[in-house]
Amino acid sequence: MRAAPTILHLDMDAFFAAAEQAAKPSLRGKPVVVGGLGPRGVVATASYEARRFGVHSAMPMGQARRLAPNAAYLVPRFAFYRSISEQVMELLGRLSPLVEPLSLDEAFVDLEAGGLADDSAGALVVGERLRADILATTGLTGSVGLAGSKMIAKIASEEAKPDGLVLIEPGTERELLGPRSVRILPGVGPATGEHLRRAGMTTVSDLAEAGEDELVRLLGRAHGASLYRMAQGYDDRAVVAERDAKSVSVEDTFDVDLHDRVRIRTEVERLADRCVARLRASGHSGRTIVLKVRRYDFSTLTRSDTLRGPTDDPVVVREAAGRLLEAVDTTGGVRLLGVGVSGLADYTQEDLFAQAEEERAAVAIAEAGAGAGADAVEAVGGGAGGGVAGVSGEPESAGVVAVERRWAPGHDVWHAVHGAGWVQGSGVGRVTVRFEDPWSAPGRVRTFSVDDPELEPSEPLPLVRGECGAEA
DNA sequence: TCTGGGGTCCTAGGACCC
DNA sequence: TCTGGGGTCCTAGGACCC
Repeated sequence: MRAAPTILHLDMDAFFAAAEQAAKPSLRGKPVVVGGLGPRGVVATASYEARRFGVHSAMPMGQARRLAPNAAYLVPRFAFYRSISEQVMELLGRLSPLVEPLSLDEAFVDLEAGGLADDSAGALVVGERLRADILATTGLTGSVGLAGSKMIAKIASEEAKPDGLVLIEPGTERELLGPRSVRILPGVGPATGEHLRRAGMTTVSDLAEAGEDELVRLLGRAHGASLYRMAQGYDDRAVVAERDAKSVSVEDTFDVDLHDRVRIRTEVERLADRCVARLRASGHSGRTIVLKVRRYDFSTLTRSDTLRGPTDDPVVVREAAGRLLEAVDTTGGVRLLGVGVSGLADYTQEDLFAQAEEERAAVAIAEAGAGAGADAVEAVGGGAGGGVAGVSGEPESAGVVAVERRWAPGHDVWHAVHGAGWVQGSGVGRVTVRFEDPWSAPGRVRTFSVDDPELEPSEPLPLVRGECGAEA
């Protein structure tokens, strides 16, 4: 809690969708939905145009398509978003040594620690300049909240959306929060919200009036106590720059439920390998192996095994996960499998050169595994609506998948004659490409054979002309 | 076309130890 | 011959967040 609004929260506006619109002029001003395109996909981000149709994050993709049939549907391109995120985080780093990223598109900044602002007027100047700098270097808009605590700064940036800034003067928190729904408080989701509603509490002031004892009785020690403080606008959590990872995990949802025990076992082993690759790339080993199984009916269970010491050996993790699987009943089918490692220890090795080599290899394996698709090929949306369809997701071995992966919808390509473009859709031996780049006018669509020698995948182009490489 | 993937934190019960 | 009281580790599940 501070007397001056020197905690800044930045939230990029509809980040994934906005990045795609910036890269693809033909999508600007149009509904764009980024997410899994398979039969079990969900929406990661919807552009503001798509939100007007009722599409929002975490919505099943089928429902989104019903609401916004003419939207462009794209798979996420994380490496591209990460490269933009790095540019943004770099700008934040100029404001303060204390920057706490929450995700690719969100972060807290402690302006006081940066010495750039110690009152409202100063914070306002820094916040507006930051927004201008972000727009100039990335071509994207972000919203800024300024307040005396993390909680209020985050609420402020939410109020500011899209493309705005809101500063909440310290001392006005309680009147701001009081009439609002309990759901604006961090940590109050659907379950807690319903719990509180049944107890007769719907607004933040209801919580403050209920008192700490009542909230603790209702929600448990930690949750109740922290909610009581938040309800009074009291939040003294510090901005923390570096957080140590506590676990690493990978999971796959399958397009159709798996029944065959042998297949299930091989999938678990592949997940174990991918998990270890990520573990090593992050410079860790770990002691506890976790297997996650989601059954046909969406019931989810985890089984774990803690080893005598930390490991980063793929054979050890594979075997541990396999043993855990043996104790799980999979009759009826399995829709998701996951493998995780927790109890992390710093991974040390005498030969640092060899370690660096291994990490490079691990990253290469992980990235190779992350691209191909087990999802069914979809018909190309194309046409007047400009719908984009395709594959997403999970590694699979079939040869057809390599072709699909090469021409995943939304990915950039280069044609020897027509130049830069992106894949609008593919299927039945054809790939449809729209030829445009981030700073061109909307471009034309052409169709090629998937094995056209003049066409090749390429890296994302920078969104702002003159910026060097927007690729990770 | 019902429900992703990667995380964090908390709770509760049992084992084990002093 | 009657149930102490912690502390820590481990497992499993649930809520929440982006």
